[in-house]
Amino acid sequence: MLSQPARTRFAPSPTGRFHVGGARTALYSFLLARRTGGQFLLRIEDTDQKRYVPGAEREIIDGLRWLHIDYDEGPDIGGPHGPYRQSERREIYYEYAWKLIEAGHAFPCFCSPERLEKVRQQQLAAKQNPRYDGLCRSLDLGEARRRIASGEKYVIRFKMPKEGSIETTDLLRGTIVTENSSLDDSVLLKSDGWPTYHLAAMVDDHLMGITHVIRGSEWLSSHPLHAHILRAFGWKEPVFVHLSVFLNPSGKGKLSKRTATEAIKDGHSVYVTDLRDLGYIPEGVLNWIVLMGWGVPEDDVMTLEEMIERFDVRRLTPSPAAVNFTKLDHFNGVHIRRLSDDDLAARLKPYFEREGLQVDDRMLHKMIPLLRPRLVTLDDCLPFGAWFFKEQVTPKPEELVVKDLTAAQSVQVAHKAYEILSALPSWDAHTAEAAMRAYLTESGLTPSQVFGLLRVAVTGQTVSPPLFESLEIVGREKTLARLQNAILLLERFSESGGD
RNA sequence: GCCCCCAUCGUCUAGCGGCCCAGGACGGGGCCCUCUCAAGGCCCAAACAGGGGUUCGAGUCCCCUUGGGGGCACCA
Repeated sequence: MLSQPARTRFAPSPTGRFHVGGARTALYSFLLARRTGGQFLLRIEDTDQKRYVPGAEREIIDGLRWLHIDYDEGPDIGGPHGPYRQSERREIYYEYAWKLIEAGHAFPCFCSPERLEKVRQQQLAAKQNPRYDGLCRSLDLGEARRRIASGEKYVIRFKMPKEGSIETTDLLRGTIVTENSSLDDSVLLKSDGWPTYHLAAMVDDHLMGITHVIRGSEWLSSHPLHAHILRAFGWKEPVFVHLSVFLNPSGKGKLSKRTATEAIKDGHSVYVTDLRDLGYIPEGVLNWIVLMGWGVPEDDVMTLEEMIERFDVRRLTPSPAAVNFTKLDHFNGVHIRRLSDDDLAARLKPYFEREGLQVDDRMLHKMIPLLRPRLVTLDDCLPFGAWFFKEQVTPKPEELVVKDLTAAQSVQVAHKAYEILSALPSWDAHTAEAAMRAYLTESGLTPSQVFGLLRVAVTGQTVSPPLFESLEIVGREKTLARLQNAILLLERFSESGGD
């Protein structure tokens, strides 16, 4: 029941940062292409020089690469239907705009922005819908050409039929009927010679053989215009799928700039490359994104491969979804736990090195099982594991004091622990724990009392991976040296009146 | 203001007329495990926006209301 191979595209405009909304659109397009054995391509829609942001295209490409949403054709890799940057296809749009004029579906318009604005104000005052008043609609084409030749500024507008209606179909919503009278003579080619989205996207989708257009719901209301353009050209219409917008975490209002800022303060982000830098892994981010707008009956933990196997574009939901960062954390943790030892070790190593630590690979590998269940993001490896690689740690003396004991008594406990550990016949977790537990029974102290002291002494912190496994890995030498140092600190603390 | 879209637990969703006194996941609560923090296991609370129809039967189909969202540019 697999449908024909689909050719899909992700067509962002480089006007800002690459966020999860765009990533989701790209993901679904990618999944549809892969699912059906088709192709997925990237096209940059940079026809608005005023809004162009340098570096934005780079960020999109980096983000897609990082997520493993690989495109078969694109601006940086080329392909048989290039160029894939609309700024490099300018003549094409000009040519097609004039074809429309010659076919009677479009017309040159010489109205100035000032006149247009005046008309708009009048219409508003008269409580009418603002729209083009049609002044240039019936201009003689020969006359128009002369004015253009003389250097007069003009735009090309679509000649929208005055009567009748048009049917458009959205895969998720069904057929929508729109009265032509509610549609405008929209600008196709701007006076600066660049096309608008309406023209450029339709032309490119056709020329590039796109079969399915997956895009944001902000395009739903211009779908009728697009259908008119496509039909005027006599082109086959692709299947259109309009995705809903993302809402703020509260579920109220669409995802805002403000939410984006707050998310960052919170250690989260809606920007893909930020997520990468924050220690999220692509598997987790992908799983999070794919489920906002698509539901699976059960087993919602999936790899990209599994998504491709299960994806069905018809099952996307047309209703808006609120972003939920807690869920992102969950999926990231789940996918980290699914990583192999080698894979996780390789991903963690840079985080330690970035802290200036000398990483012992054998030790790192042994640490992995201890670290893994505790990581939400990759950089969580630092608070749990950095102490393994440090030359020395600096416990807070007051944290070395055993609960319900004095500092002086704590010194005695530390001494005893040192005695036991240094006398161990073999250095492994089981032997060490057994010996220490024997001391527990003999002294009447609790595990948390004694183990707590040891933990702070050796790791320098009150929270760490399981104690004895950690001691085994960090080694006898470091353990005893740090314990010795802790005794010193404790003695000094005790003498200075600390309790 | 006009046009269009959407509507199941707090959130993401399953449900495509009887299998649903509505299933899963996150989050929340409880218990277990336990040397800290996690992870893990078990259990619990939590929804079909409201009102009309259609039908033997409606969360599922239709209409209205309400609520949310999108659009109405020489931006995409």
